[in-house]
Amino acid sequence: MAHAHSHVIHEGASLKQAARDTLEKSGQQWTAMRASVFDALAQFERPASAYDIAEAVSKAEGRRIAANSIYRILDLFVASNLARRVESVNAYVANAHPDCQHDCIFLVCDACGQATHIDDDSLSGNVRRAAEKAGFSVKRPIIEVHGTCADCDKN
Amino acid sequence: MAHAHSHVIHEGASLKQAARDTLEKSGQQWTAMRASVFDALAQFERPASAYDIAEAVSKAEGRRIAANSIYRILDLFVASNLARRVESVNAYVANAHPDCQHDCIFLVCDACGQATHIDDDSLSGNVRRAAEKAGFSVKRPIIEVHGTCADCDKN
DNA sequence: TGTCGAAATGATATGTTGTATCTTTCTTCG
DNA sequence: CGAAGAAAGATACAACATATCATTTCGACA
Repeated sequence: MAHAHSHVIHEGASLKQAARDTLEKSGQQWTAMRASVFDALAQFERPASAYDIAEAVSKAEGRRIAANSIYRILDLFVASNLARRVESVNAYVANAHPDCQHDCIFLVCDACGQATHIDDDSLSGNVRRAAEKAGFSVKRPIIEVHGTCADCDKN
Repeated sequence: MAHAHSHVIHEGASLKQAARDTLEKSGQQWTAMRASVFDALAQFERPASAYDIAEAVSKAEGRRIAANSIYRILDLFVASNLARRVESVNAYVANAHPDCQHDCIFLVCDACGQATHIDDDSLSGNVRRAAEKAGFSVKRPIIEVHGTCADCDKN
């Protein structure tokens, strides 16, 4: 593992609970709508666009949910570390460990669309330092690598 | 300098000439339209959206140029290394040294919108290696750092 | 428990970014 | 010149994102 501290990778119900805890700890409400959006997001195998999620939530709720509601909630999730935005594909993924903060690196497969996520604080630390060295005050490093994943490479 | 080989940073007419040479060397035509798009792109201080460029070119040409034409040409420029796309802001910048290939790193100021560009092949090399180590076949690393530039920090 | 203020969501419209398709024009080269 | 292919134009539309205002829900507290 590239970083020293331990952390839990949550899944399913555990992930949902971790998300809820994290959100509430930051003083936000865990509403039915937010739960529904989180569920939808977590069920996608690939980064999902706000509109993908709107569709999934609409189906789950049996009524039409408009994009703006989804965006609002996704923005909240990203701000609270429950989700990440993959900039180069305009889409979102659930964060498997909302309880700890990393600059994360996405490996985005151009063939199947999957985005796997690695944390390497030394790598992102180097990026941060290089930027600071150029007189830049870093808020958020974005590292996304496009290519093909091992599975797609085989085929 | 973070990388060992020398290369020229072009500006103005020299940049335009370098762009033209690079494009023609790759078997593409340097047309009036492409020149016009390149001029427009190079004149922006900040990453410019395709629509920004469409507007600038329309003004320069005295007739309406539609977005699709701009996109076509920008795609060609990016493929030929004459321009870069800054993914996290959906915008494009001219490449100051089209004649050599780097994985580049953009420092994007959230206050003024400027994107400065640094090359550090060792950094991007580390990113590439980390991805390959995870069984991923890398085509294109994207490294963009958001924050505030030195100028904006002062104020 | 009722009600008041704040937070969240809904409805609707619109702005921005990006593609698809087909037609017309331009360039190259025999 | 004339044919073939490359480039650009016209048009329509899809996908992504935000703004504004109305309505509902939540939570605190008398």
